[in-house]
Amino acid sequence: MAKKRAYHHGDLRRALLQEAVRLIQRKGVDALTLRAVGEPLGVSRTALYRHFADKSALRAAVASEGFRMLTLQVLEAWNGHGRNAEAFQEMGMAYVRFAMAHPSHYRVMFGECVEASTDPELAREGAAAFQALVDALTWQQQNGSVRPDNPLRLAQFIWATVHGIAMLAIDRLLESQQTDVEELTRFANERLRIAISV
Amino acid sequence: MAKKRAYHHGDLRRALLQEAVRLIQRKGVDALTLRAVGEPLGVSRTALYRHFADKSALRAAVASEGFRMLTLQVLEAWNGHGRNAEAFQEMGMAYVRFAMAHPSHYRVMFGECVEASTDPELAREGAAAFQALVDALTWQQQNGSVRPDNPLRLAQFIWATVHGIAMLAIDRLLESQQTDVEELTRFANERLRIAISV
DNA sequence: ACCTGAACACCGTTCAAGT
DNA sequence: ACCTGAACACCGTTCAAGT
Repeated sequence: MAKKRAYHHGDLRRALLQEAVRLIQRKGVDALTLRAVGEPLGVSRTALYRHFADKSALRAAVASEGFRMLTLQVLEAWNGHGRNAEAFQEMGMAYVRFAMAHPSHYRVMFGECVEASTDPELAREGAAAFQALVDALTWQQQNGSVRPDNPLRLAQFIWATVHGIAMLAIDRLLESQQTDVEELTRFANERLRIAISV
Repeated sequence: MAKKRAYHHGDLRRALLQEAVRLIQRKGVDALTLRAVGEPLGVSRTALYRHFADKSALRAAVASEGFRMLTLQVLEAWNGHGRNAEAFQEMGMAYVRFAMAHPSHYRVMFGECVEASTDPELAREGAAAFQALVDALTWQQQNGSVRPDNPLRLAQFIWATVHGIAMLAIDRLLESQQTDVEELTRFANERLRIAISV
């Protein structure tokens, strides 16, 4: 009875995805092995191949899910705070908060192993996240609250900054100075506002 | 005669380090295996254990070497251009150029696998690179050309930006918009100057 | 002091076979 | 349609043995 779901697991794909995230969270990207992800689910190490092309496709799926969540959260911050300068700051805060709250997702999203070029869905989700930033900038340019530089270039500049903070924080490279990441992000967003004002 | 150096290789430690970098450069961090690094040197896969504690110590050594080179190059840019606002920009350019020129080193330096906390030499080299940035900022604060914020905080902000550009460039995330990384870095540095001015 | 070769416990992937 | 189990070619690390 305990092994009733040995065959035809309800939603093995989702379960595998969930377990993969849990595994990376607890023991790092290197600990994500097919055996380790299958065992807690009571499934053989090759069961995964019915749902994903291979191990890297599993990682790409984690990354896709991550980008989808990230886009949702930054858009919510931007739209929920009135699409103004303050809302743009909250967008930056939301970005870094997402990375801190989901370091496993974030690491896979920007890791070496996952190539957006090989997975069209991942490329789409990644592009959507970036587009949210570009849109917020062009909106502010039409307002006259952001200088009329190339919006793509502005977006890359700001993306690099929040991405840099996120990566350094996840890699624990800000801890030696006992930095409050939230504070650093707020400081950076204030300085960025000066940098992109007309 | 061709196998003369089968025993007592002249400087196997250096050769292993070099081969490790070459391997990561050509085939990625995952391709760095003890077998793959030993074979081209005509040495068994376990020979490495005479010179490094284990595989992760080899990676840490690559990272240390990277930080040492990085510090040299940013200091040369800063000192060589007169320690002024322009020199500070060149420091930023030198940072990103280093990452582009040595992506293998850079990826290992900031990868998940290498923990500065476990290797004191790596921690020292990493701290020295960051200190070069802090010093350049306090120098400019004494000049009155940079606002008197907490220099550590300013340094983290700027580090995050150049680190973000470097990471995105290495991960090929700027290619879809056909970005000239050099141009983006110059743009970012100009905007950062506005952000940190008094 | 420095390196080898066998052994061990792992790994991703393929594939014929089972339900 | 979905999953298993054996097989294959890998992997890092340990350790007794060789020079």
